[in-house]
Amino acid sequence: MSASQSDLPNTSRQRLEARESSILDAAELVFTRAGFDGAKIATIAQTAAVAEGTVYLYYRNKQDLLAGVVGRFWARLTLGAEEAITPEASAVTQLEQLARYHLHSILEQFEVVSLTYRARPQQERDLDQVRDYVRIFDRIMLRGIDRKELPDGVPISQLRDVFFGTLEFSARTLKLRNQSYDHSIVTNLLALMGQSVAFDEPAPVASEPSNSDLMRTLESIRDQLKPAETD
Amino acid sequence: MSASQSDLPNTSRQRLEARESSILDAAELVFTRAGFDGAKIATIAQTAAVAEGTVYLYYRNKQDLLAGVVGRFWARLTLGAEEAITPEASAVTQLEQLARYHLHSILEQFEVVSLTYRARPQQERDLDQVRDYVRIFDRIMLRGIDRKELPDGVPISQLRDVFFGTLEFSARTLKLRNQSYDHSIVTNLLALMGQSVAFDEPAPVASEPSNSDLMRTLESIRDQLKPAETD
DNA sequence: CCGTATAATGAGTGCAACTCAGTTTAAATG
DNA sequence: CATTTAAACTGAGTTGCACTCATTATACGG
Repeated sequence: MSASQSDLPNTSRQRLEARESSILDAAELVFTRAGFDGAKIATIAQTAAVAEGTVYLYYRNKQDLLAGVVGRFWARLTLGAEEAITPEASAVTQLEQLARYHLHSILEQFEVVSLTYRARPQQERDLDQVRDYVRIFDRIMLRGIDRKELPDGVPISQLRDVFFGTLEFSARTLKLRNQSYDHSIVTNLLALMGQSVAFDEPAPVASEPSNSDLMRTLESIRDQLKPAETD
Repeated sequence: MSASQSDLPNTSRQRLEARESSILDAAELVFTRAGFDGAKIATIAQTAAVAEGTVYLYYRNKQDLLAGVVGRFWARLTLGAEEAITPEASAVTQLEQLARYHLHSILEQFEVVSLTYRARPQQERDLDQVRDYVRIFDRIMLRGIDRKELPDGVPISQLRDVFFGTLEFSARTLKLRNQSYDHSIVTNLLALMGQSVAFDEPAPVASEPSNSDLMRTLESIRDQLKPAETD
């Protein structure tokens, strides 16, 4: 076994990886330009300076190639997000950093994000990368709860849907109107979540006695007051 | 000019419309079964009992046919939503009714909703139907503000993204986990929005005993405690 | 420098969306 | 009713593109 496998750019392993990523680059370019259906494998191969058949040595089919592009995108996003978050900051601050980064990124690379929807039904390998990305949110929340900055007992997965769902729909709205990044979206989202999550009061609506509870209690009082009416 | 154009089912106009909707029915069936890419025009034509070429007399291409299916779906959803909402109820109640209806519907017809994403880039005619649907939310909000039930000055479009974004992502999460409708999602969403939107009123839940009911019970207790003491 | 394995090629194949020349059906006219 | 005219329908044929595979080129060990 040789000592240095990653020094020279002429190892066979490295040549393969270079070819693979050049194909991915070409695919990303053509897919984002023309959309999935509009993109031709021939064009991608030409852009990557390989023969059409070569593409199929690296990816089983067009869908698989798309999965590769999308997976790499979300992996990149995960790295960027971890860099955008201050490790020692409070949970709320970290959430805001993630929200800003997320909204910025998906606006900037809207076409690639849209491609994600085309990848899902077929292969599920690229979903792993999305899961990794989403896990960043969970980590922030769990750390916040652990450090008593956030109240315990709030279902994280539901808040996750609020967080990412709102940001993605907001991004779509902005794109539809040809507007750019709007910080008030992040501010308002955090205010909304903050009310039920980050505030000192650990009383989310879910744990509050409902009117039904009140009614039950009242009825029990009334029944106790009038016990001997019917024997 | 004939007097009755919409009585007999044998007018040429009506035959055309019947054929068109039978093609749409077939397309919806095949698309939801096999997905957009998996669906063959030949299968759709066969299902609708017409020749393949006939499909192209009604729709320019496969994308256009998909737009027809998706557009009709959202139009149906709009009608259903308007039926699900009590016209005289408070704004918060109406929002909850819409949320329940929306979550229920997109869970039940998840495949058709997914098709929506395949339709967007091409034709934008079917987007109109989506816009009509979304407008229901706006109407509720505007009426609420008008009747002073909701505070003025909150950007409606941002709340709309919170509302629909959260519900759609929640639906996806549920589907991913093979879970069914979860009412706590609606409750928590409204609690979240309620904090920043309707803090005057504690959100009344539709099927729960109203404050009037509580009041009646309280009065019955009071009457029992002080039966003979009339001033 | 040869033999073998691995990588790359691109002309060829198959399948499905889309077309159109020909046919059927319905409406209009006298 | 018969006849003309227009509209609706058909399905065999065309086209475009994803995917295959027999052939060729390249790398590498002995």
